[in-house]
Amino acid sequence: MCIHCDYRQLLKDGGVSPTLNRLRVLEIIGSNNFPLPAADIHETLDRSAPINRVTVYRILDLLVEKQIVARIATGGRAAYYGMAPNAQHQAHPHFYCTQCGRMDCLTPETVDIDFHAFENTFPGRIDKVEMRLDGICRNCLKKKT
Amino acid sequence: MCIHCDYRQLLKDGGVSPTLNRLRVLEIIGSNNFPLPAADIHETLDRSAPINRVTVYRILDLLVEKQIVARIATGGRAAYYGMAPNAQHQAHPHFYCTQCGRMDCLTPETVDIDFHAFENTFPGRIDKVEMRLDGICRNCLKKKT
DNA sequence: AGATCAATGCAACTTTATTGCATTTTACAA
DNA sequence: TTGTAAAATGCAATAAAGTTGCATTGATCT
Ligand SMILES: [Mn+2]
Ligand SMILES: [Mn+2]
Ligand SMILES: [Zn+2]
Ligand SMILES: [Zn+2]
Repeated sequence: MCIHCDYRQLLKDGGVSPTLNRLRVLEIIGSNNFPLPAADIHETLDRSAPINRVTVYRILDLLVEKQIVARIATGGRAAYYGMAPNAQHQAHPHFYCTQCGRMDCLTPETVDIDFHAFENTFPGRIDKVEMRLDGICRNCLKKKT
Repeated sequence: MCIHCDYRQLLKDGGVSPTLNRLRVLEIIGSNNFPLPAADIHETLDRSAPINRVTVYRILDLLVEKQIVARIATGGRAAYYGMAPNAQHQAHPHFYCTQCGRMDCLTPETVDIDFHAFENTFPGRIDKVEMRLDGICRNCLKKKT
C-alpha cells in the first residue's frame, strides 16, 4: 500500500516486538492495495515460508489491538484486514463485491461524512467509524453477461 | 419498531406467502426498536412457541433476499437483523457496542453522507450502503468504572 | 549456562450459519 | 372431499471462521 511505511518502526511505535512473523504479516497487509481476509494472508505467507494459521490470527489480533492494522467487517462471514488509518493513510470507505468477495478501497472524498455535532452529544464512546458499500464489482458484472 | 407496518402486507408485497412463522419472525424484528442477532430472534420465538433454529435462519435469508429485512454486519461474528429501509423507514447508521453486543439505531440525520457524484462514476453496481459506529455504549461505560 | 518470558505450533473446541434429507403442512385441482 | 404436488419445517450432519489450552521452541537477561 505504501512505500513510506517502515513496518519495523510501526511495530516499535505500537510497543510490539518486531518478530519475523509479525513483520511478514504486516508487510503483506501493507503492500496490498486492498484489504485481505485472514485466510488469504495465511495462504500467501505459508507458501513462502510455513506459518501456522493460529499464529496469523494471533498476530492480526495483536496488530488490530495496537491500531496498526484495521479489521474491516463485510457483508460476508470473514473479516478483512488493511492498514489502520494513520498520518499517511486517511480513513476511507470500502466497496465489497458480494459475488467475488473482493474488497476495494475508495478514496476518502468519495463520501462526505459529517457527524461532528453528533459525536459531541452521543452518550457513549465512539472508537471507530466504518462505512461499506456492497454490490457487484465491474469484473463480476462483465462476467455475468 | 412501527405501528404503521402491516407485516402480512409486507410479506405479500414481497411475493412471500405469509406463514405463521414468517409473520412471527417479522413481528419480532419489526416491533423491536433496534436490530437483533438471529440467536435472539430464535430464543424469543422459541419461548412462546417452539420453532427450529434453521427455520429462523431460512426465514431471515428469505426476508433479506426480498428486501423486507436488512442484514446488518457488525464488528462481531453474528449478523443483526432489522427492518429494511422502506417508505416509512429511512436508511440510517447504527452504533454497535463492542462490549455488550447491543446495536442501536441512529437517526438518519446523524451523519451527512453525500456520495452522489461517486455513484455516477463508479464502474460497479451498488446495492447497499452500510455505516456503523463501533464503541462502548453509555451503560457499559458506567459499569466499567 | 540457567532461568525466565515471549512467540509459535498443534489439536481440540466454539460460534454462527448452511446443507441434505425426512416429515409435515398447505394449496388446490379433480 | 380426497388425492397429489409443492412449499414449509424439523432434525442431524457439516462447514467456515475464529479461539483456547497446552506443549514446544526461541529470545533475553543475568
Ligand atoms: Mn482500505
Ligand atoms: Mn436500524
Ligand atoms: Zn466481484
Ligand atoms: Zn454496551
